[in-house]
Amino acid sequence: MAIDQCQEEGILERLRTVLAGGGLRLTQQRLSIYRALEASSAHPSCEDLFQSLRPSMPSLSIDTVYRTVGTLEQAGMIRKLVSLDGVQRYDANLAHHHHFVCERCLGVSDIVWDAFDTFPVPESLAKWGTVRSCQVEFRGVCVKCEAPDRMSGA
Amino acid sequence: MAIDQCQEEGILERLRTVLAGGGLRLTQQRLSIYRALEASSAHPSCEDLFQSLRPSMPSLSIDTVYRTVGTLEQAGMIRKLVSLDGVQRYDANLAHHHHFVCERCLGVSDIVWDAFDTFPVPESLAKWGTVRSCQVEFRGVCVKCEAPDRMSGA
DNA sequence: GTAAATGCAAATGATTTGCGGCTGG
DNA sequence: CCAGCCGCAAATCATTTGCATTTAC
Repeated sequence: MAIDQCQEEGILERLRTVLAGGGLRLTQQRLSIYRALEASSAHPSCEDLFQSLRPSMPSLSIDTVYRTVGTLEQAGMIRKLVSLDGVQRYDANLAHHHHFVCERCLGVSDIVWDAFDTFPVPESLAKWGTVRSCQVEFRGVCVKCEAPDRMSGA
Repeated sequence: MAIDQCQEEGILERLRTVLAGGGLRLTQQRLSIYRALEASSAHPSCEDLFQSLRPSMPSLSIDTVYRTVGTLEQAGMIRKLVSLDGVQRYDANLAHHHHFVCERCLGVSDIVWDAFDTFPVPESLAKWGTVRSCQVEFRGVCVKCEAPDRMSGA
């Protein structure tokens, strides 16, 4: 409990500081949305966030979720992922990592690959422009989708 | 001219074969849309394709473009790209390659990186599922956007 | 107190779909 | 001929925006 409390205060403090730096206010909605993103590793969409927060915040509206993820993204607190379908997903994990995308369920898992990160980028890239970042995207079928199709309850 | 003619017949033949294999017809619209995708390296969106084909096919409708790229994608003739904004882009270049995405203009360039393609993937991936493909996405600023902002005409 | 944020509802933009007429095989 | 395809228009889905009310600072 003490540890969670510590982390929680860290998040709150960090959010407040970053937001204040941009002249932005720390609201209940922003805190809740950011906490939900921090706690999830499922790269939720706005709709996902809305649905998961609704029980505890009945007055929350979906457009606030959209506005807030935009705000948090511009503030550099979260990152927008590239999308395979037409839905934007977000990630509060800012540490450098790669992605494994399941082509069947479209779920995204974070992958750490240190060996790659020290691999030199091709010099031919220079002619295209200045590289700021570099991320590997693996595609395939995740273990859940791979499992033989049983009755969901079995 | 003879060479273009050859390629052209190759495309036509290949399209016809692939479509026929799926019980699909080779129509003027499908041919034109596929040709436009083959000829472009700019990874056009449906709207881009529609605009570029309209002069030569005034009766073409945008929904046919949407249906056709879906058809071509399922037939395995073209590939859908991941998107940074909310717009889907397509690519007829099926050869394995990577991408350099300009964060300013959102343009996508194809990158060949043989050295990477033989690099072993991390073994920890196995626990997530079966990897089917693997692509590197570089992000940065392209040379065009990097150039000092001059008058566009200068 | 006051500017900024929220909730509501209507607008927008991309993409999809139902349907009657058209057309490739 | 006839199933599949096209163009049209209306529908849908994700996301954005204008505006009056509420709230953090």
